[in-house]
Amino acid sequence: MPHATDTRERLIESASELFWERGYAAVGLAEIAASAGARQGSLYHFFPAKDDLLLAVIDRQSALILGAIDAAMSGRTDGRERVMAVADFYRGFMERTGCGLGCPMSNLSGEIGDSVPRAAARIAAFYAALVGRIAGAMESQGVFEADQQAAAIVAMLQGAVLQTRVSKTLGPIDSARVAMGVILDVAMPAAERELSVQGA
Amino acid sequence: MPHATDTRERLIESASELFWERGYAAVGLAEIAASAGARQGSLYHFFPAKDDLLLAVIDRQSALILGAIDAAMSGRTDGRERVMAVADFYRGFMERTGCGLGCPMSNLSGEIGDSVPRAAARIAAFYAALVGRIAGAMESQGVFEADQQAAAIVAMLQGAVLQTRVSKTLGPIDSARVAMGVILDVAMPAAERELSVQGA
DNA sequence: GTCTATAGCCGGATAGAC
DNA sequence: GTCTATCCGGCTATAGAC
Repeated sequence: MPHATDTRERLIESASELFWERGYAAVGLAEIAASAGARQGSLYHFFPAKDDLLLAVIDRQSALILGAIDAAMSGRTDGRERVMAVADFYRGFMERTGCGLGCPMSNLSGEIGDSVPRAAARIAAFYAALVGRIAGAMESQGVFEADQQAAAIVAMLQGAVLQTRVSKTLGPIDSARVAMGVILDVAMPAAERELSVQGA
Repeated sequence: MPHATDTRERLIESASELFWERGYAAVGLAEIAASAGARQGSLYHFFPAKDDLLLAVIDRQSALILGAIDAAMSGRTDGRERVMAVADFYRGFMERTGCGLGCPMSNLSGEIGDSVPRAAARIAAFYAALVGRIAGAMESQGVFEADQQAAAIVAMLQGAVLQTRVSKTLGPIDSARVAMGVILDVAMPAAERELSVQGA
C-alpha cells in the first residue's frame, strides 16, 4: 500500500533508469508509469509536465553521484588520493555496468542542451559541485589555480566515461587515470606531500 | 531543379543541424523534410528508415570534423603543435557558436548509446580516428604509449566541450588546453622534441 | 491520491499516382 | 524521384469519477 511519497519516489526512480538507458525524448510517460507500477494519472498528480519529472530525475542522479563520490573521498586525507578516489569511483561504476551506461548527467546534458533551460541549469550546478570537490582536495595541498586544474580533470573523466561506453572497454578510463596521475604529480609534487611513485 | 544527390545532400544537412540542436529522438522526419525543402516521400526514397538517416548524419559529421582537424594539423610539423591545433580547433568552434552546441558526435553518442547499434559502431570509429591522429602526432616524437595518452587527451577535449556548452563559458576548454600542455610537456620534453628521437 | 478514459496531436512508415 | 494522401500507433496532457 504505497504512501504518496513512495509512488513519487518510484516514478523518479523508474524515469531515472529509463532516461539513462534510452535518453529523455525516446521514453514515454506511459512506460515510466507502468515501470513504476503506477498509472499516468498519478504521474501527472506529482509532475505537471514531463519537464518537471526530468528535473526531479536530474536532482536524484546528481545527489546519488555526489553522495557516492563523497563516500569514496572520505576516509582519504591525502589530496592526491582524494582526487584519484573520484576516478576509482567512475571506473568501478563502468565496470559494474559492463561499460553499457555512462554518466547519466553527461548523457542528458548532451541530449538536452538548452532545450529545457531549467534542466541545463541544474546540470551546470552538478558539474560545478563536482569540480568544487576536486578543487577542494587540491587546494588543501596548496595547488595554484586548483579550480582550473579540477575542471580539466572532471572534463577528462567525463570524456573517458563517454569513450568507455562507446568502446565497451575500460581502456579509456584507465588511460585517463594515468593522465590524471601526471597532472597531479606536476601540480603537487612529492616534495609537498610525502612520497609519490609513478605508475604507467 | 534539384538533382537527386542535391536533395539527398540537403536532407542530410538539415538533419545534421536539427539533431545537433535538439537531439535525435526529439526531431521528427516531417520537420527535417520541410527544412530541406523536400517532402517526406523524397526522404523515404533515400532513407528507408530514420535510423538510416542518422547513419548518414554521423558519417557527414565525422567527415567534417576529421577534415577540419586534418586541415588544422597540416602546416604544423612539430608534434606538440599538431596536438594543440586540435584543441585550438575545438576552442575556435565553441567560440564561433557561442558555446551553444557542443560536439555533435558526443551529443549523439550520449543520447543513442546502444539503442542504434550501427550508429554506436560508427561513433566508436570516429573516436578511434581522432585518437589515432593525436597518437600519430605524438608517436612521431617518440612518445611511449602514445595511444593511451592520446585517448586521455581526446577524453579531456570531449569533456571540456561538454562543460563549455553547459557553462556557456570558454573556461573549461581553456583549462583543458593548459592541462594538455602539462601532459605534452611530460610526454615529450623540449630536449627530445627538436631531436625527434625514435623510441621503441 | 489513484484510477480510467480519452482528447488531440504528432510520430514513423506506406501506397501509389505522376 | 517527387509528390499527396493516409494508416496507425504512441505521444503529452486533460477530465473527472472514486
